[in-house]
Amino acid sequence: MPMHPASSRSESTSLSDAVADRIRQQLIHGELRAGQRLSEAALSQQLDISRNTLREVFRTLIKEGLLRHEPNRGVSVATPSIADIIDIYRVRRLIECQSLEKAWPLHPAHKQMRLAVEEAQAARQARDWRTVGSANMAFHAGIVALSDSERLSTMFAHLAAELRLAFGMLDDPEYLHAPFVDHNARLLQMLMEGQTPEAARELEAYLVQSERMVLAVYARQVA
Amino acid sequence: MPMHPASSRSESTSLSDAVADRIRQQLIHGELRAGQRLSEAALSQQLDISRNTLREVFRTLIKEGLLRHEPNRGVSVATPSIADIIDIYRVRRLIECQSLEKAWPLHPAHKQMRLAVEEAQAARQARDWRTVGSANMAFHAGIVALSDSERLSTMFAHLAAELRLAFGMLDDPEYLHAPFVDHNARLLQMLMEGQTPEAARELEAYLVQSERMVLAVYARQVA
DNA sequence: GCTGGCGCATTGTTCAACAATCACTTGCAA
DNA sequence: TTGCAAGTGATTGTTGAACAATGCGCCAGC
Repeated sequence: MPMHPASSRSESTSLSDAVADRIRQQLIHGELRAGQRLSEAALSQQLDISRNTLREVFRTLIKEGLLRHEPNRGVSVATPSIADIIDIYRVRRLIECQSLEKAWPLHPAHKQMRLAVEEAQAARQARDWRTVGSANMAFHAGIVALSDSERLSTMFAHLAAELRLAFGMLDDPEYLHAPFVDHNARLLQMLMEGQTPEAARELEAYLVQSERMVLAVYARQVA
Repeated sequence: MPMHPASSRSESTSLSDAVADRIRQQLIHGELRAGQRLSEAALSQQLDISRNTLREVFRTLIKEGLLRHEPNRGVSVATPSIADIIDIYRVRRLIECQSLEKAWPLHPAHKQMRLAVEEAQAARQARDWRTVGSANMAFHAGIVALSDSERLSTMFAHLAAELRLAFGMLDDPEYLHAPFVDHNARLLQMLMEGQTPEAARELEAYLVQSERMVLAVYARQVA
């Protein structure tokens, strides 16, 4: 009876994980608005899964910071606050700059970074800002991958998802994403040339600037 | 029937969270052996909760790295590998050293650190090595708290739990914990004097040494 | 207009059931 | 005895329904 039209593959993992992936994508793509209540009964019927399974999914996404849970009042899409943005950027600066500074220039993750740069450049020409944003996040995930730490990488993945949720609350994606494509290219070049301390300092300034832009737009729109 | 000596309250949160806390404590206290299979039916009956609720608890603890899930084969207590130990210490060095180096000497978290030092000293005199270990982790949680990042603090809490699970696989707790009590006191003093860069370097050496000791014992016992 | 209580919808938790998958045992053949 | 195969039992994965508990909104009455 279950007809999963959209998620045709993904039968390898458990159902809860597949649904969690799907909701994650919906959140990142802005198909669910921040703050929106998610009724267990309605969503389980819409997704064609049972309430129990959906609750497992909720628990997963709540732990990742994408959903919010209020006792006896259900779950809703998280609405990252300004404090959250500040915290996320604080962690990003700490993790990414250290990873980049201590990186080995020929680390295999440089391939992922190069790919992300090229994808971002192509998407910028097509003015597809959502893809630019994805590629940008992939680039920074590559920076974290330089540290060879599985735990840091999964933590960064969560941070990136939260941040993209916050971006989804804003319009003006060009202003937010476009300026950083060339920045990424330069960072990659500096890494390949072994100038990692300089790259780390550059990245720090980069992140400070990015945070400032996001906060500015945030304060203007959300407040 | 359930006797929660430590977690007598906990009726404010949901049942799943309370049970998750309880299993976490059991894991840290070594009441569940590493690698042990946890049957859904048996545990749910023993804890007097339903299988569905227990599955939510499992999902929480799996995300924290304390339990392990194999498809169609159920969950078992995680057995941290040497690669996990190395990864955990890599993250600890990155997070803790940066937090300490950039710390403001009069940050309120210094009270938590001082308390932890005193508790560790008292427990060392009583030769209560488990409490020494707990106090040690509380001290390092205080270091992370210096960074004022909620996300870093929760991540460190997970790391600490994983590490204590790994310690539970070892005997010789005195050898593992005793040497670091005075080290902590010195770090705290350096922080209060504002010598944070020196303290950070000292902490790095400290963590390298600690990792080496753990790995040595690990390789001898687990291998 | 305000307050108090009632009904209703939603969540929190449990129970029972069944399909899917894996482990183990039994039986058979070489 | 050893190796292989099929069957059997146990456990997990998922569902559906049920009921208590909690919070929300509405309406009556003052």
